[in-house]
Amino acid sequence: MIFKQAPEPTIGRLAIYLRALRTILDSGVSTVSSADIEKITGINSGQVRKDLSYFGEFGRPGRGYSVEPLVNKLAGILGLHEKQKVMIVGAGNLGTALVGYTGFSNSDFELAAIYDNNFNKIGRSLWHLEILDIENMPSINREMNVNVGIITTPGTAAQYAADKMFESGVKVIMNFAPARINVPENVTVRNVDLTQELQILCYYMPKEEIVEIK
Amino acid sequence: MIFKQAPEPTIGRLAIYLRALRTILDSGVSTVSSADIEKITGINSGQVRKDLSYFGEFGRPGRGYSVEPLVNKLAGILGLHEKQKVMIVGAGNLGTALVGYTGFSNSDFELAAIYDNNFNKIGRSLWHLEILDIENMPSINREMNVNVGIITTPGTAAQYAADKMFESGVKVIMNFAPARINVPENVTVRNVDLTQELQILCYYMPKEEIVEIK
DNA sequence: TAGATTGTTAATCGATTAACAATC
DNA sequence: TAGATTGTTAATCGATTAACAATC
Repeated sequence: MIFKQAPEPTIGRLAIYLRALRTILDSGVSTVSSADIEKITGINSGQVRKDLSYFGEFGRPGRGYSVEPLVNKLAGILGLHEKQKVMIVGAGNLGTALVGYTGFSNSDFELAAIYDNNFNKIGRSLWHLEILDIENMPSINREMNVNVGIITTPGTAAQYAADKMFESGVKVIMNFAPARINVPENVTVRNVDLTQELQILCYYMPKEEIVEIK
Repeated sequence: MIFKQAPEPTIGRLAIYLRALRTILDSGVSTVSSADIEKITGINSGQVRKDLSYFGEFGRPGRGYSVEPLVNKLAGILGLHEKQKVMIVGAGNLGTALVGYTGFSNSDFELAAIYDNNFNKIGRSLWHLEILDIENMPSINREMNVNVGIITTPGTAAQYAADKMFESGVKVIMNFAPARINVPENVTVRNVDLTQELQILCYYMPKEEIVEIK
């Protein structure tokens, strides 16, 4: 059977459902309805059903969804059935932080390597990892087979970091550098631009300050 | 004159235009067309004009836009005319990194304070800042007047951190903790969920590996 | 004036929400 | 069977793109 391709916002919500359902699973509940999922995530129950329908029929009318099979289905759809190995390029402040960031060393991801181009950093150890030479990435990754990359270099170095990643077989990239990256057809990049996020927030800051008169 | 409220994606693009135009300004070019902006940002020239039109008429038909006035207009719209002070709550790995992150200490933002609730951390210094006690935030911020907050606590502490921020007069919040936050009417929150971003990326990773036969 | 480029309207596209027949 | 809840279709909503009259 062929399904219409799911829109990107749907994929984002799938990740949200997965987190919620894993919590539910841990709490021992075995069945949920789309209305229950709405209660936890705030996402409209119709939207929940619609999102799931892009990938199959996982529920039973009148009953709802069995939690454990649904968790497995969602993990499978997102490609998280096996723990994904991750590499970081750029051992600056942000890169260093992400190595220690527990949010990434959770069940789905495992930080496998960190690279830099600075000879003062290469060879040093960072937590449990040694900082590797970016020039050796292609040969090292022939063994390691990391598919997920994170770029935390300055903007000027981002394209070079990305090129090395393509050369090494990395398939998807999360880019923290404030620079657009040109990518081949078969590679996906997501830009996370923290400065831009802050700027957007500032727009929503109420501009008029009501001066209180005592 | 009243303008129709701009959609959220427009605000995000405004930030992109601003960055591009600042670069252009530095390079000494004084006029740009929407087609020029498309060339740099990849955003459709019609879209550029439409986005700007939510806020006024900044260009001249046949000529284009004067760069410097447009930069100032955009900065003004986003609320960036003055440098915005920022506080971080949560002096863990991510919080520590962001203190040193040069992306934030650029022209638009200034990191003014970092808070934690852990007595082993409070009083220690982090780069140029001293880690402050979250309990003292409301009184400290009466002097400091920070309006922009970043939450880098564990998920369980996020709501408490947010509550302290509301109490202290913070108006907009960027939340890195994997937890939804309940906010009063007049406060805006943006969630940045790095794990979710990675999960979305994994979905776009080609699943079938073509085995090469020698 | 002729050429260029704006601001805006109308057409298109896509995503969300509402509603309901099917079914457990 | 009656009540609950799915999967899906149709209606709505909103954002993007195309096109062009206005104008520098």
